[in-house]
Amino acid sequence: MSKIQHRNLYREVADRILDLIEQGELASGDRIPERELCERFGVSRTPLREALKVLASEGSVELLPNRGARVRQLTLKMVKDTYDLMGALEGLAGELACQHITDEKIAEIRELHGSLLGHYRSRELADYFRVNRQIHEGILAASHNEALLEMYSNLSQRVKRVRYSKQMTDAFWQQAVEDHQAMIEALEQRDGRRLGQILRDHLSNKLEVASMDDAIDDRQRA
Amino acid sequence: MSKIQHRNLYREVADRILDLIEQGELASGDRIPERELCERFGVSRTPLREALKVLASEGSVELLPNRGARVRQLTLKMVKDTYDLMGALEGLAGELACQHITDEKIAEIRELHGSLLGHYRSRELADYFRVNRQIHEGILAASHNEALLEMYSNLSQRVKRVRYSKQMTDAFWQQAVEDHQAMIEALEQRDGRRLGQILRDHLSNKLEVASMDDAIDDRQRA
DNA sequence: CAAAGTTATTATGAATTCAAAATTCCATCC
DNA sequence: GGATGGAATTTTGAATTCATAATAACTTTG
Repeated sequence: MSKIQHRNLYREVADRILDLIEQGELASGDRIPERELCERFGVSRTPLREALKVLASEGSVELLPNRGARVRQLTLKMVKDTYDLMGALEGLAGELACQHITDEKIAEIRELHGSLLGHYRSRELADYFRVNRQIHEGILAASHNEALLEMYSNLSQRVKRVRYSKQMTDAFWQQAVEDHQAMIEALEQRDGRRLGQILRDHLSNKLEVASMDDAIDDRQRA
Repeated sequence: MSKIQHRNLYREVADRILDLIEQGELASGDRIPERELCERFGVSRTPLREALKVLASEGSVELLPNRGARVRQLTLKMVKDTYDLMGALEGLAGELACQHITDEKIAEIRELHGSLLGHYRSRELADYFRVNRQIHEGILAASHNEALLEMYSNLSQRVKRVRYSKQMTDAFWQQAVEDHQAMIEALEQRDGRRLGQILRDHLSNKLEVASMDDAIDDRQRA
């Protein structure tokens, strides 16, 4: 299943720039210094600039003609829009998953769900988030729609650098768990229509947006 | 509303390569000859290769390390997957449109719908398709979700080169028109949930896939 | 002292160059 | 005659170079 290592230099460079953005070393709106990064990565400007163009088309970077590259500003609206999109994609993934998923995969997800409930009961937030992600990734993978997976991972890359306030009210959390209960049931009944609806409405996205540190908001406009 | 002309050379070149692909001058799976295109466009290899990398990240082109670029093969499955995705995006657009759209815009779409009915009654297929597209674009635009628009246009770019058999059975056509009738009603009632559902199920996508010339199918594997 | 104009410096856009990999072509061998 | 091996050629990947646009620094002037 693992892809052939397409180790193009420009892709390597692009990933390292994404790391810098994610780590916050390059902050939102920052100018991206070509020369400096070239020295740092030990490459010439050619692959670095190729990387920047690809990152621009992926939405993480902005290119101003004759004025260089910048880390794309994340406004609150952009993040909300992105989460709406991801919700729609998850919804589709749910519908498709019900058509294609094997019983084995359902069993795997059922098991993850059990684990999720455990972490919920013992209030292990980090573990809960990890398993939650695994469940959603499992459903996405079960859609067997390559284009969907690609788009989803691109979108999630875009908002990766957003930091959320880690507090989760108990009411929200309980609702999220109930959603997950309904998901599993819909999945086991292979009720795609219902699973899709649940995933589109699933509040985890909205929750994350709601609890989002509003540091990313519009005040950063230089 | 019109964007500033970011006329980077690489983007210009990329668009021209897309034209060649769309026109069929570069066929599915064809190797893309760097040197030749450079001469043809009168540019050096640098912007051309930048363009190829961007096109690869957009999904129209495939990059094989040390073995050049090729026009990405479209399999039937890829096209189906893409239409599924576009349906999901239109569904989301419908939901969002109901939240954001102005009465003026609704009136415009209502008018287009009237025109659509006219073309249906007089069986003007080309005009029907044109107005159909305008309606869908209107709903997409009314979503006011930039990321959605960008992604949708990227997806539609990917499948642009598919040629459909232009026959449309009367039963299909009638169903499509009925869908449109329901769309308008949901939109005017601002019933996002319903409009979303209609757009996701709207058979125009499935129809197009069904009537797709299967020349794109897997037989092209070299 | 501030504003405007001018020059110097730096950064970007694109062409060119160079090294390495892949492909082609041809000779040789079985 | 087909397969194998090995130069010659072509193509790709990446660094370097060159021209131009943008920015910074510095005068000059009101």
